[in-house]
Amino acid sequence: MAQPTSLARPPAPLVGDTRERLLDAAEQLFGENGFDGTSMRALARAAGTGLSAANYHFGSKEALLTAVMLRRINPVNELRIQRLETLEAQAGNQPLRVEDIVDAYLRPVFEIRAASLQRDASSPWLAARVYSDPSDAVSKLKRELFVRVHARFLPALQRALPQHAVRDLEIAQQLTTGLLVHVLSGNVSEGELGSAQDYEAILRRLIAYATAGLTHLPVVPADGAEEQP
Amino acid sequence: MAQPTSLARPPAPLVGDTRERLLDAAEQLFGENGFDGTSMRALARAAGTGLSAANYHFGSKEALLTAVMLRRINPVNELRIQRLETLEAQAGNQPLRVEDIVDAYLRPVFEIRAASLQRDASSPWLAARVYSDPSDAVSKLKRELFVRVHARFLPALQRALPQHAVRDLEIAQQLTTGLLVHVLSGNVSEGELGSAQDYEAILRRLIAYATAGLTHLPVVPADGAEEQP
DNA sequence: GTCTATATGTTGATAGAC
DNA sequence: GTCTATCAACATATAGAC
Repeated sequence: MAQPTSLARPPAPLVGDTRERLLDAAEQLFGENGFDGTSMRALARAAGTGLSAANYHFGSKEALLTAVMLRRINPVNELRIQRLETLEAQAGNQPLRVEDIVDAYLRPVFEIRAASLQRDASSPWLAARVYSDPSDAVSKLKRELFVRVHARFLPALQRALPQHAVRDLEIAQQLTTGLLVHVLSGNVSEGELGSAQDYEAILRRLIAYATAGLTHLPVVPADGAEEQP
Repeated sequence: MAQPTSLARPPAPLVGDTRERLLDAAEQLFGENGFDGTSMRALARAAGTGLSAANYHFGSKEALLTAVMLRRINPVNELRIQRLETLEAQAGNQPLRVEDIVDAYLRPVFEIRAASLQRDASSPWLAARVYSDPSDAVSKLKRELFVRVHARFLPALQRALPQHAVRDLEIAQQLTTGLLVHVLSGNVSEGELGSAQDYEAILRRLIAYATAGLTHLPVVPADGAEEQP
């Protein structure tokens, strides 16, 4: 009880280390090879530890995926919503500009990605890979993580584009996510782009493309009959 | 040698049947569960045959994937190019409308998809799943299949949008593919859409979004310095 | 051509020593 | 906490009978 704290807790210091190395390895390998394409053994080896350590810390492969996803996606989503709220505070009662909404949605991913990349910087962003991963373990997780943000951004889009049906805006929003996923999966710019700092180049094109797509939705009659002459 | 042909070839009639059932099963299961997520056993069972039959006809899992991809993608790509050539013939020397180029690129996928779906119609389109599948066997195949079409459509885009750099058009073209992949992977319209015939509803929104994205590229100075005031 | 049986390797997860 | 050793299940692919 009267032990000095410097001696009272020797186990703690080197505990969290391998746990985080496992998360790092999982982020990289799941991102590169997918969930089914990554074995727990390869993952433990990349983290410089044994197979059992991984199962000790996370209990299962699926739980490890959940952990690494949460670690990376939650900050992105919080930053997105924070940006949106800042915009709304500045705008008062006026609708936001579509481009600003798109920016608040897309930019945080690139910023956090750039901040958390000591590595190759060319490896795919895990969350994007997960978004199109068909594995059962993955599809459940996906919606829980992203539905909340979509629900938060949709009203902002509605106010900015009041002439369109909610359903159309929802689809356009999902298409925008498709653009993001495609870029972050590494399917765009096999050329000179892709280095760490100048994500601005691809991001500007991405924002421009998405903004145009959202502001030029096909105008359909407000009622159900879409094909009537 | 003098045998009547009706007796000379009895083995042929029932040959192709299981081979095609295997292709059908592969298309469905690879599409739903990905390449790594589908076992040859599950695939053979879905085709109503044994494991060995699959390996007899295709030699390996990877070769089976290649076969099923080629069967479905080649007709799409041929239709795409045929549509583009028709447009060019009609336009004479004039540049095409961007929307028509986009239509020629996107619509054939939905048409052939609708024509080849006796099944659920809600199962993901294999080629889209493959496009974001990280498996090694898949990434090689991907580029071989799609690079040719992209190379064919890019000049048409250049003539329609001469004020933009080729590199910018190329990126926008890849973004457009991202939209398509996302839709065909089943990530859009979890609502009422998705039935067999009315793909027109989602296709129209897709075309509008992509056309707007392509016609509103950010205008950058023709030289390298993009950020100069 | 298709089957059963099998060879050979890998998987996720666990038990028990330390 | 981390290790080695091991389990049962599953993977791809092949051999040989019919």
